[in-house]
Amino acid sequence: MGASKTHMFSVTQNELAQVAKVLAHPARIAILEYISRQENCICNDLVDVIGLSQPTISQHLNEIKKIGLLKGTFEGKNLCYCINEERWGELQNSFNTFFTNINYNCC
Amino acid sequence: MGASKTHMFSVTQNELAQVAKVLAHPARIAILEYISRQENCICNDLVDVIGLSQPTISQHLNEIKKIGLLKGTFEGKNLCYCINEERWGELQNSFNTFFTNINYNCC
DNA sequence: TATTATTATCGTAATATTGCAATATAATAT
DNA sequence: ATATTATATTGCAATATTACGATAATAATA
Repeated sequence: MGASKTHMFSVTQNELAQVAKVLAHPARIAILEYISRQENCICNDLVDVIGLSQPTISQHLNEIKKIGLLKGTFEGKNLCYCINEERWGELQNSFNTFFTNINYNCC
Repeated sequence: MGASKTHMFSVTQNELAQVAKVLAHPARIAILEYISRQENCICNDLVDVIGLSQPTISQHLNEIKKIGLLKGTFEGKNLCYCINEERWGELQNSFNTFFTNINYNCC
């Protein structure tokens, strides 16, 4: 087929995979790193810094926003994207749990 | 276009994204979880447990192997895939560093 | 209210991923 | 040697992702 058979897997497995998918693009890693370094985020800055077109950046931001990692507020005339600290902590936890729960009792 | 412009990003950013991409499928999450629970891994078991076809499982295993997360040895007549403990720790570290280095000094 | 600047959406093309049937290969057992 | 079992590879179809130009929507300001 081509579509992932998500229904065959648990909610937890699908959620972790979904978050991983958002992190599975260097542009989105770069965007998150850049936002975290700034006091404010202005999309137009991202276009210059990342080096992709404005629509592409906008789409990447949307992917990140979909999993709740960004919250946006208005400041002056520019939309300000910020890291959602609570959600960020949740995801860090999810990944850490996944990595920690793996055993090596094989072979 | 359609292809990711990986050359625009740092090695670290690309590497993290590449690992995330492997984790970005619930089947591969499930496979890793299953292998970690077993003393031995036999691919044919995975086909039953995961519920995807043998070629599909084989391909997923290959993706996981590509980033060094599995090591395979022969045991009896079956190839035994195991978690590469050292590599696993490295990746856990990479993700943890990424999550920890993010600041929330915005907005 | 018009202008300007910024962000979002639409449409489309190129590439990547996912999945499986068919087939090939490798290892073991008889 | 041959049959059996397990895994890998090939080929192909369906779907998803990535990217950008064109355009629309939104908001501040002149």
